[in-house]
Amino acid sequence: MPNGNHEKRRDAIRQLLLKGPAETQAWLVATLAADGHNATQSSVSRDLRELGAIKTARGYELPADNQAGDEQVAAVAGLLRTMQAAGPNLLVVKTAIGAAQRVALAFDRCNWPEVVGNIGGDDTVFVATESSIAQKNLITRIEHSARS
Amino acid sequence: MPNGNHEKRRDAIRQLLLKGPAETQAWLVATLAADGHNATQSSVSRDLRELGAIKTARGYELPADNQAGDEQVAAVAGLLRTMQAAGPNLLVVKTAIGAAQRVALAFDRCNWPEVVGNIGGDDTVFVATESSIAQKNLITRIEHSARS
DNA sequence: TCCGCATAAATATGCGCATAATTTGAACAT
DNA sequence: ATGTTCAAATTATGCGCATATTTATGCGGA
Repeated sequence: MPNGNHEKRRDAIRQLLLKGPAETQAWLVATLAADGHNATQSSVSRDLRELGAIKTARGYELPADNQAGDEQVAAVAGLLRTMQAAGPNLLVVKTAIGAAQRVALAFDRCNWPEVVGNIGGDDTVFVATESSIAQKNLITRIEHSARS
Repeated sequence: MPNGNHEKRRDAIRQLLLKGPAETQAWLVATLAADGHNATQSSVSRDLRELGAIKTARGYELPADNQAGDEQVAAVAGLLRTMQAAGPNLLVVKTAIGAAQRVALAFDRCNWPEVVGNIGGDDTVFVATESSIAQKNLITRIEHSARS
């Protein structure tokens, strides 16, 4: 394919984010270029999603890796089916039949700041978040944790 | 963006697959072109994934979908009590004592596009919808289905 | 016949481009 | 303060291209 710098570039981004938040994607593009990595804003956008980076007031940051949280979610990753926002502060997570309670418990244990609370039915979990932004960040977080 | 044919093209693919399996992606590309839809193999590949199409010995097929539909709701119509919107995207349905789970299951099976997900408690079902409009449509739909 | 192994066919994917969608910000009104 | 509206800035995404990856198809030797 066009370029196999994929992994290296992502590592570079990770390093940068560890030093401090990144204002904008454009800044990342420029800084990466200075380090010899070529990439467009498109790629950076996709990389950030892949890395599970979250946009905060300061800019893009890597979520403090809550080892415990990731493990909890990873443990039930196989039970997850789909996720969809319902309005600005409700996230609906569909799971394998009968697994919703277990998934809800896992989310609880993560102690994620975005989550106000959640309820599990049979194959559906309702997760209440405090705001629209929290909701979006939560989606990113779950996707990332489930893959790790 | 380059092209907004996205949805239409997918519909076209869906239609084709309903008529019969598609040998290869290349065949789909050609057939779509004949129907006036332009797309490369790349796009078709992604569309097929999006549609959930599966590759069988015959080629690509759509997984069989069970359209139970209104029957499900009609079956539990007698258990419904009241319905009320709670905010723009949550519908609260009260049911006969202990019937909520059954009602929630019926809603699930309907596969209504407005419904993001729902959870049944004891005599209450929370139904999450993606928007205020979806919610209103859903109310209409339930009322109609329950009467039929 | 049944394996490897080479090769071709088919499918999937990284990428940048163009552009859509969303968010931010400023100015003004309520 | 809070809401409203528009425009600019920022971010996200559909798409085709080029190419990587995976899967099917010989073909020769055991």
